[in-house]
Amino acid sequence: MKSKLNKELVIRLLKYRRILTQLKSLGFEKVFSNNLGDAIGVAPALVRKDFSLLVLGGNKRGGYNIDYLSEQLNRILGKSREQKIIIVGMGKIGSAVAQYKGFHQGDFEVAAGFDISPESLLHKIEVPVLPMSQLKDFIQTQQIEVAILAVPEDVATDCHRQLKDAGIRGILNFTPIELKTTENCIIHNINIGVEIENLFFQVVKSSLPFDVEAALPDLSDEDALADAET
Amino acid sequence: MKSKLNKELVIRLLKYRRILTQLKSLGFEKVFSNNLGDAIGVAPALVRKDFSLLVLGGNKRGGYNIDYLSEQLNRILGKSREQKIIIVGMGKIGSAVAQYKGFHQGDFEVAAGFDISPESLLHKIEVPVLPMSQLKDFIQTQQIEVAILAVPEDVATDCHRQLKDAGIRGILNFTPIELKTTENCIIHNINIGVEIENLFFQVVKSSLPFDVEAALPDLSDEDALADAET
DNA sequence: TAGATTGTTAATCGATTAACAATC
DNA sequence: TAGATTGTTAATCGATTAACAATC
Repeated sequence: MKSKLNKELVIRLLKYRRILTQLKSLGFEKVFSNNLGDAIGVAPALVRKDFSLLVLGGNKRGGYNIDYLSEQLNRILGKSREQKIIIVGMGKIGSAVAQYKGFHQGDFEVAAGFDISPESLLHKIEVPVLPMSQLKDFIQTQQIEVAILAVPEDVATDCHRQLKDAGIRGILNFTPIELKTTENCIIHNINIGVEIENLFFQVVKSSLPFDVEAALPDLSDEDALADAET
Repeated sequence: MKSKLNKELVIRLLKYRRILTQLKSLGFEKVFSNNLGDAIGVAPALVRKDFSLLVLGGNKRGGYNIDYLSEQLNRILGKSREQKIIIVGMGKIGSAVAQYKGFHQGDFEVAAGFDISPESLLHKIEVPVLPMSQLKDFIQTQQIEVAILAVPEDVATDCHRQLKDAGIRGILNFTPIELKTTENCIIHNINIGVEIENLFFQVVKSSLPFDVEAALPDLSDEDALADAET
């Protein structure tokens, strides 16, 4: 069964929703496909296609109604408030995420953080931090489904296993170990190190006076080669 | 000019390199396409295709030579060590990234952090933190090309402008504002809030006893409808 | 040799975009 | 009406995969 709601589409929908919320708070009532396209960095045709696919109609002259779009997106995406998450590994990244203010209108609540030695944490943290020994029990009694994994690399796979054993259904993985989605547990990997390396590469490539790819075989020469051979 | 090194390919190459480094440190000499595919979560055919595209050959029986692959990937990707970055906004996220240990073998050095009020930062930070007033001067004298943006949402666009004015060529943007790549400045956006919302959606979708998409028009019914109309 | 793995082709699959008729 | 924007089609573009001949 192929899903109509593929990952990229869902991300666009989530971004539309955020923009719409902001526009609404500014007092706007209508929005055009090119506005939304600009805001999230896609072509206006794709915005219209997305809404058309979900049967969210606009006006041929007046654009889309913001309230209507918001409601419908909430219906499709679910109002994700009251969702609880836990954070495993309350080091720098973990405690930063614990206090991240960018969550959409406080839709999420960090139920607890877990750490191997909660009492030794230096910085003050606004959520309860529990020892790893209480992880499984907490997940099951509080019915936690989603976790953020931010432990050191060397214990990543072990913590991954513990989370799966406890019945966690989704993990946002900040460790450099690439975890894999299984039938019972969805993994999204965010590898900050790779992201920075990638950005560096793109910058160097774009600012060099010569072509980085010159050292690679140039497929565009193939016609010339073929010509030369005749 | 279409580039052969598209973004997804570069990310795969960076991941191959990381895995190879680890394998080498474990004493391995050879690696097969299915090993690498497993490690980074892609099909073995894609691994072979990638190397074939870059003219990195293996042995029909013995797989790929790890040392050779490493060298060649370093040639193509560049040894990115000795690259300096700055971090703008030394709040939770910024200071977490400043001390992130996951960087590939210490390839990157955080030259400085910048904050609107460096003296008021609570947590101890291992890199010098300077006031925003010194941002432009520092970037230009130290020839910084890449910055990480981790300021509050409401000053994101202003900081973006300051970084561009100072000549920054690439920004890893952790704010929820979607910045756009321009000719002179490459932007990579990481929106942690959207990532969490997305993960939640995928989890809810997968664990519901009914089909989330049932409320959406079902294209697979079209044949049935067409049949019914005849 | 037999077996295993690469290298490559062709097919598939899907996402995006350009373009324009429809229509408000 | 004139003008602007949606809704949709068809084309394009590109990435991935299956499959298998080549060959070590």
